[in-house]
Amino acid sequence: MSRRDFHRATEAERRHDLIEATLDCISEAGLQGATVRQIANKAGVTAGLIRHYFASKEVILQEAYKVLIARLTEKAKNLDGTPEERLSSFIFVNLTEPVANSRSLSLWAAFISRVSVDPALAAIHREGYLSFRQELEQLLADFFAARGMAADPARDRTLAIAMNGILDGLWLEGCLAGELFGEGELVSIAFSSIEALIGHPIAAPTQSEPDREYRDALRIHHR
Amino acid sequence: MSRRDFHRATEAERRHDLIEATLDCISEAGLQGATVRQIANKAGVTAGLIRHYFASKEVILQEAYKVLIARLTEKAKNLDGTPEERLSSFIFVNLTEPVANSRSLSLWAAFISRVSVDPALAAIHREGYLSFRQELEQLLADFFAARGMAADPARDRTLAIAMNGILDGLWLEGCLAGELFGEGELVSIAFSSIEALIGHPIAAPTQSEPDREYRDALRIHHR
DNA sequence: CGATTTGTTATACGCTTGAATAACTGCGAG
DNA sequence: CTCGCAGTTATTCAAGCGTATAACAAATCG
Repeated sequence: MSRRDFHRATEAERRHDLIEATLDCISEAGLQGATVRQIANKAGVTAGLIRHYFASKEVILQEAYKVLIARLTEKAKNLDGTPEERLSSFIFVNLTEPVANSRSLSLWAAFISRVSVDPALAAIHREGYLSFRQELEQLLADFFAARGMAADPARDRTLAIAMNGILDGLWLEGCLAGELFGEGELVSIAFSSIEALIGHPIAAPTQSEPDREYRDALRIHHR
Repeated sequence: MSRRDFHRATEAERRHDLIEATLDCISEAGLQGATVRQIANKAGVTAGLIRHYFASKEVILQEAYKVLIARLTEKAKNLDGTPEERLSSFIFVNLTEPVANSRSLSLWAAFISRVSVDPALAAIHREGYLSFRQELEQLLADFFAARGMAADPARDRTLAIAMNGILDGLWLEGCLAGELFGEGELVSIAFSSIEALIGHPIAAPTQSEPDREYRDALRIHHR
């Protein structure tokens, strides 16, 4: 009847581990599987500890949502290069690993399904969404400016909405049924759609050239 | 201490009412709020009755998911008119009431978040998805045929994926943050994006002409 | 109009949940 | 090296969960 061994961690470490364990639980078993006992178990501690770091289970879920949003959007910020390169990378990054995979989607959907129920989650969501779209608007504004076109915030806003929708939708398709698509197929579709939408070609990112096959297929009837 | 009054309903009625109650519970309080007691309460019966019609709570959730999918896709099937009109209506229908609203989204997200956990739900999802996309592929094939273009299944498949992505993404944006967009704005964006994608103009549905303002705005820089 | 079926209610059971609390102990301060 | 505190464990609690089952009564049928 000996007590279990344990080590005392710093607050930052513990909170991080617990949040990470929460995300793992949700992705593996859904929100219903993220019980305080499961989370604690996955983090290698006992259930009571969670309440030592988070006022309630709701709070740890909110913190986990913030972390998820940050993780899904951080890759798309701090892009460098010319405006065209940044726009191109933005598209690519949002449709490939590690942003686009089934784990991301199940986590995202789990939280989204609670956004309309829990006002605290709704606030977190809204902030993340607006920030993402503003980032995109700026990218578009820079892109057009680099092409010598006049500033036009209304145009940029509309295009950002449209492009955000396209990226979200293709991200979703890729996450949900990635095995149905060829390598780079979704990225190619995104480039073709967005090029058509904004009326300018965009060079694909240099780091990894997706099949041009599909883009060519799409272009057959453009001209 | 009198027993509660009740009336005996047909199996079809009861099952319908219980499934409807399930969807209500989920949309109002998330999957966690859809307990057998809450569902029964909303349906005006007692909890035990649920197990009389459904082998388990899992089963009633699966049936509810089937109903939701049918409801989200039925409007997009059985469209009539010319191929162009049907394609146009398809876009419109999927981005306006009753398909696009916040209730639809919270229901959809709740189930999606379990698709990766529950194989039975995954099967239901996959069937609905493939059926939806095939419908769209057929629409596109008819559209191109009506324009005298050669049949090209690969092209139709690729375009269907892209268009499905665009519609999903814009549907999502509209459901999540409908109040951020102007009346008909998302529909206009969808038309512009898809016209650009497939390389042909599509007349908007006759029943309700969305603001052409946004479409014109998008077109400024095309040409 | 009484018998019978079966849809429905009512109640109970075992289990899990989020939370509260008491007991323990690793570890840095002194 | 010891002390004391705060991080951690262990235990408990009430509430709610899905499920099982027996009693009841509304509708049907002869």
